[in-house]
Amino acid sequence: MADGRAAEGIRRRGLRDDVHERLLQLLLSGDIVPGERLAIDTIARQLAVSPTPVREALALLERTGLVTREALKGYRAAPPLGVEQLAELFEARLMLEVTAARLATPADDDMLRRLRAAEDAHTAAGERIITALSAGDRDLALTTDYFAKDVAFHRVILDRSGNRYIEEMSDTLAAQIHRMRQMVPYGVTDVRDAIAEHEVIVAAFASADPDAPERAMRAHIEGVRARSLKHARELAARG
Amino acid sequence: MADGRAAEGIRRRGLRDDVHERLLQLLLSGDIVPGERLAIDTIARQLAVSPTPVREALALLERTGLVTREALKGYRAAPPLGVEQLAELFEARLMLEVTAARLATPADDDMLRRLRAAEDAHTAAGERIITALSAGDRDLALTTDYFAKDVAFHRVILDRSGNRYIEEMSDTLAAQIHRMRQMVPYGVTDVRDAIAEHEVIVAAFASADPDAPERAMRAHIEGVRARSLKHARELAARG
DNA sequence: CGATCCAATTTCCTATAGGATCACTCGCGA
DNA sequence: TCGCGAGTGATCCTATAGGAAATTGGATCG
Repeated sequence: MADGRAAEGIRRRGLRDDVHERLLQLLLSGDIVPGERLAIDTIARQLAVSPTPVREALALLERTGLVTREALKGYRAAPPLGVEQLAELFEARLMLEVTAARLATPADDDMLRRLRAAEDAHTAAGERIITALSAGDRDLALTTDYFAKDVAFHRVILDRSGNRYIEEMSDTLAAQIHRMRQMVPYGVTDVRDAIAEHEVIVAAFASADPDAPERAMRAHIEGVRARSLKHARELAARG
Repeated sequence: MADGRAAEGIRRRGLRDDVHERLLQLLLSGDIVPGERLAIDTIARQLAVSPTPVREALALLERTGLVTREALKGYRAAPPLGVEQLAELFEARLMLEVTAARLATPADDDMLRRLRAAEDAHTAAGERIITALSAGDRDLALTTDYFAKDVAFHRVILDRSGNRYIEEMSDTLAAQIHRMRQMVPYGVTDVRDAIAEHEVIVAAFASADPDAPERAMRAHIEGVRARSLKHARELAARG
């Protein structure tokens, strides 16, 4: 412990962890299409490892709901989310985020600083996307960055909830939310609304009203839900 | 559905599922002590299977938080819950159960019937335990049965929430709750209080007030929390 | 007497192999 | 033309084997 490495920092990894990380990345990036077959030894060959660590990684992913398994038939990437499932997803997220906001109240100076930094980054990414969208091009890199900043903003609050179970549930849901965002389109209005709602949340945490953050978060998630479901229903009606 | 087998029921199982089930049982029954080492090869020999399905089962359990893993060092049964962790656990449970109660409102006749049946079973098991405790003996079988009936009661409501994510989160938490109950003692008062609070919940679902079930559930979980934390703190202070 | 080093055993981790099962195709018969 | 069954290839599932790392025990040196 005398050297520069953190006391408990460097945690060792097995091949299992590498495979898990890689698969997660492929699933969230969309390189693996929903419903796609995930053959164990095919994956093992592609990643140049044996089937055993692949099996373990898939078992982990099965618990998150990102892949499904049928005994003796194999794994598949989870099928796309239906509108009904989408509604349940937002109901659960509403519950988690509102509770986290309440538990994170009152916010100390350090949290306010982090929250404002996350808000600034989110706003900046949002404005870049608005500019691009207004010019008519839909840049995937900008979208990815924007969503990452959005997740980071919410993560600040979740971290401060001080509840490991709520954090863990949120992480699991986050993967599903991410999947949803790849399917449901969004427009300039959505980004503007989100930026405005985030601002209200920050102001609420900065205020002395102990109920304000919870209210602001509820309004935000309900807003996102309403906009997303609207888009999803339009998509379902057209397609 | 006429016979025992459900229409699409008979789902096939691999060895992996059997090992998972068995380990879960050993963990929840307390036959495996918190912190105990879980050697893969040893378990494989004991269950007369190869290490591969054992590894997969342990990977699944790792996600639930019942076992921990350190790369190249192996698995361990999760260490006992601290008082702080207990508080977080109840906070999360409060959130989930209150939300589920709200989503399950209003209750239809079928749900009321199931709820009353579950309540009766819980009350009966509770009275058996009260009789035994009053006579001075602490029967493990009665305790197990009582907790099972309690879980079943709450499950009726969770099932009717109609939200798969909330149900799943509750299942995960349930394992932790079960672990807690093995550590934290309880008395006659706790059982009496729980029976009374369940009765209020059923009455609330039967009433026309749409806010009553949520309120009743909140009161119940907060009651359980207060009683459990009190016991846990006493235990920590003495031991 | 205590700390350190070294060796042996245990255990984890990964790779390879073989039996069982599933999906798909092709040919046969009605 | 359509339904059905056998065969073939691919895949899952489990078992076995060997290398790498960690833990344990004892011996040695300060």
